[in-house]
Amino acid sequence: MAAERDSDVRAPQAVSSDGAVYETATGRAEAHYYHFSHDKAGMGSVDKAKVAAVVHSMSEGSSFYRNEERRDARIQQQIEGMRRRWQALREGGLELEGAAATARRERAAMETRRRLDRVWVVVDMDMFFAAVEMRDKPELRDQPMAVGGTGMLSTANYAARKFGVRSAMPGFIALKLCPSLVIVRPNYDKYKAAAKLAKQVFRRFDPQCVALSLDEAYLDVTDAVSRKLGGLPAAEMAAFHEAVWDVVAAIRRDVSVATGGLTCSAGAAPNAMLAKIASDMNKPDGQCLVPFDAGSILGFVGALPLRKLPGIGRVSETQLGGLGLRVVADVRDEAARLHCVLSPRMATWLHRVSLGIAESGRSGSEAGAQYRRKSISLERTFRDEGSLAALQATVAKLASKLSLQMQGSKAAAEAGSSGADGRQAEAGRAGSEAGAAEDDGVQAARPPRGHVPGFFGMADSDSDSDDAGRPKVRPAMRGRTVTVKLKLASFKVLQRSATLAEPTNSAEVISAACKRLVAQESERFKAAHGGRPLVLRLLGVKMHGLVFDDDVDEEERAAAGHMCKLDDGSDEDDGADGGSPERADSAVVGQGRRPVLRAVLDERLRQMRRHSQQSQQQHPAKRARRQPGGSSGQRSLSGFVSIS
DNA sequence: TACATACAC
DNA sequence: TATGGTGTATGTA
Repeated sequence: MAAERDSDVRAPQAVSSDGAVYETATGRAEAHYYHFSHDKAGMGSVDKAKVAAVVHSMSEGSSFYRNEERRDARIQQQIEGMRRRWQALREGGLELEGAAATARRERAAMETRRRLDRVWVVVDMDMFFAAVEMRDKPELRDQPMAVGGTGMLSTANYAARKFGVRSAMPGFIALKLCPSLVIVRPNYDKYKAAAKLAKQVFRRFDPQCVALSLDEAYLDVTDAVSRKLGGLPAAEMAAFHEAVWDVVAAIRRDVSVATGGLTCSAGAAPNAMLAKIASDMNKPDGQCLVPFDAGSILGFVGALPLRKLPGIGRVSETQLGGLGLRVVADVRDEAARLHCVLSPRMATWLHRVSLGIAESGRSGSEAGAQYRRKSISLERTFRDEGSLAALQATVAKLASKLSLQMQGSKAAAEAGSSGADGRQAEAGRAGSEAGAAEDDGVQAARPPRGHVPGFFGMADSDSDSDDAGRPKVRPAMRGRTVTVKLKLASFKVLQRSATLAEPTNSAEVISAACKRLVAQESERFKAAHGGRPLVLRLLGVKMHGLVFDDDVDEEERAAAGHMCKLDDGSDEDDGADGGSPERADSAVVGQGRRPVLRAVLDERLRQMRRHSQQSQQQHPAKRARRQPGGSSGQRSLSGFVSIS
């Protein structure tokens, strides 16, 4: 967020009930060369125009830039269509009146589902990778510094952000903006170690906390707050808020102690989406509490620029901006009209989040443990390559590495482990095995080979043990559908896939299937372009339709998957959209497919819950301690928090 | 199922 | 010297 906010822990009252915590000013997305939006923490004093000019001058004329221009043009066209429909809607017209009725019903139904009885905290480490490096090398502390490479930066410290340098910016552009910038290659092992220390703290406040990435975690601290209140119902909201505030402050303090001085920011709210948004409001080293009453929540979310909603990215922000909508309150006011212009799902999703309602439902409890990935992939960027033989060699190598990963920890152990990639973002996946692929030469013009143990560095560089120190068992898996991703020299991306008769994790089988797809595409391209070769800058190999070897009852799982509701039972469809719960969650802006306007986080948690439910259905013995809707024997906070 | 696209980190 | 990698989801055909 824009302002470099005062980093001290503040009194809860700092969050006024009308949501004034939030700082509105944030231009909507402009042309693509403003890519690196400067509304991040620490960017308050940046001369945006100057930064944009530099970025533009570095990009103009490049293949990358031309691709962005094409993309922007397409989006602008979509927006034109939307605007026409938007403006054609007449007050008192039949369509709009009907939509208004829908919106009213929808809102009433949603309010019914607003929950204020759980306390969610989202903790986000401040400039995580950079902070770790600074901790370990104090001489970097006052120096503009970033972690990454000349190709791409993962994160930058605040000294660097003053120059307009930020994460996801190419290093060579960052150096232009800030010639004295020190770029440090990433040390993932160190980051993982630090993340582990932080997680140990989180566990004390929520044994079931979920880490979404190395630097971010979701905690349901309802029980901790209850304990803090000494088991007595808080007579007043103020006392309750204070308890929440103190718990969050304690988490942050303990994280700092445990990690040797790393700071984090946190948000607390009645649901995870709001907590996530709040975690960003007082960065760095700050916290923000969203009051636990509907009125305050409406004020808080209402003032947010749409981009602050998790799930609204650059494209969606631009599209909605094209309709004149800038802040969340705008979409709330235009709920009816939006129902006419957006897909039902998108409209409903936007409406819901504009009310600050999310499925915070369960404690994060059931989320993590049973998580199953849906796909596994590797991709590599390299210098433009037009030789089919060289491309096929890269495909073979990717397929072999992927095969090894799919064979689980045994294969990984045999293959040994190695260092981490240099290019991974400040992330890691939810519950994932944080796939840091080895940084090998991209061009890989080596002949294809079978999986020779020990030849290819294994991807899972670290994490041969979990954070409790136990050896981590990675189940072997097989996949049924193989997909190759091809990024042309022009940056255009193609995807080709084939479904096999049997799930596999064999390097040979995967490799052969991928090569066939690449060869086909190569032919097709030549035929369509007068013999010109297909020139690529990236190749990727992905498998999905995964089955896991440690899934004992595969058929049962499949059967359960069919019958399984997509949400927790308490959260049944409110009838507002007449669809299944998952349909209520996302949608389309514009005519082409667009959407995803989903609170990703909220979605992810739900997704994980769904998995856990599936397996609970087949493994009753594994039932989570905390039952859905339950508070594990603790008192619910609904005794002293009004539920609207 | 195949493909394109958006999004998060 | 030159714009990343992994995973999730959705819409359309």
